[in-house]
Amino acid sequence: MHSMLRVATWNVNSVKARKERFLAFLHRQRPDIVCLQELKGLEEIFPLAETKAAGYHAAIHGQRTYNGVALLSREPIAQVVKGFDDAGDETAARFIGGTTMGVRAYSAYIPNGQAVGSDKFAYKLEWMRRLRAYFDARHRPNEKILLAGDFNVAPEDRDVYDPEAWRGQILFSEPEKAALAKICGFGFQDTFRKFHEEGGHYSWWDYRQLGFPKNRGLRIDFIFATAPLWERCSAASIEREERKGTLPSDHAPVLAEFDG
DNA sequence: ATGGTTGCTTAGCAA
Repeated sequence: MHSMLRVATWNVNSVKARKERFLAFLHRQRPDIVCLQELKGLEEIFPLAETKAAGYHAAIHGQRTYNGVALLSREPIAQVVKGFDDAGDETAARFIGGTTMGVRAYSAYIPNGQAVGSDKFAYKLEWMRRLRAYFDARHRPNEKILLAGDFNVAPEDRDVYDPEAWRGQILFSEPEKAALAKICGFGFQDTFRKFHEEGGHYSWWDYRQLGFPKNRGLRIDFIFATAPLWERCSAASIEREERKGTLPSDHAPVLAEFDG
């Protein structure tokens, strides 16, 4: 691994709609590895020329209208995987991985689930089960692995602006929290919580009902790292500024830094 | 200011 590794994850909610903001973010923050979610388009809508000019290699798993994930890196990306390759449903482009800059990195967009008890909720839990199974089958927790993305689950009360109102609801139900804990049980730790213990830090705010101005948010975007990386994590942040201004994504980017 | 989303695709869905 390199002497310093800066990693970012961001659900951009359409890379086409967010193109200028996203490129400005790349130039301002200069992350080494970037995990993107909700591209909402095929690879042809991704600003490949601009990201290449900014110094990035890219691996894209696109999809028309929905989903879509990408991995960017300052160095070439090897052994790219798209989807779980486990005989389950692969119609949704929600998972991409690659080896770059001395680590194995994955960008994941966990299904939203819509409502507890719905068909989409069952799909979400099954997708999360498959995510854990993927790591059990392909990796060991002593490898340097990053798993970053929009998990659509807030793990604890301190990650929710009004936990009593949200308790049992979608994004904050017990089965979802258990499924996320199971994924982390592989050996992933939350880089943000290494440095920030208190509540009030969120990564997503609903566009509706003045969610952001009222800071009615949830922390559902994470950069998880296995122990060999987590131990070297030296900083983590949520870039709340990116949620401000004209036509932002409903998610803020999350950053983490690792010392080599 | 007594309200109040956005994006994709084109009226309705997803988040």
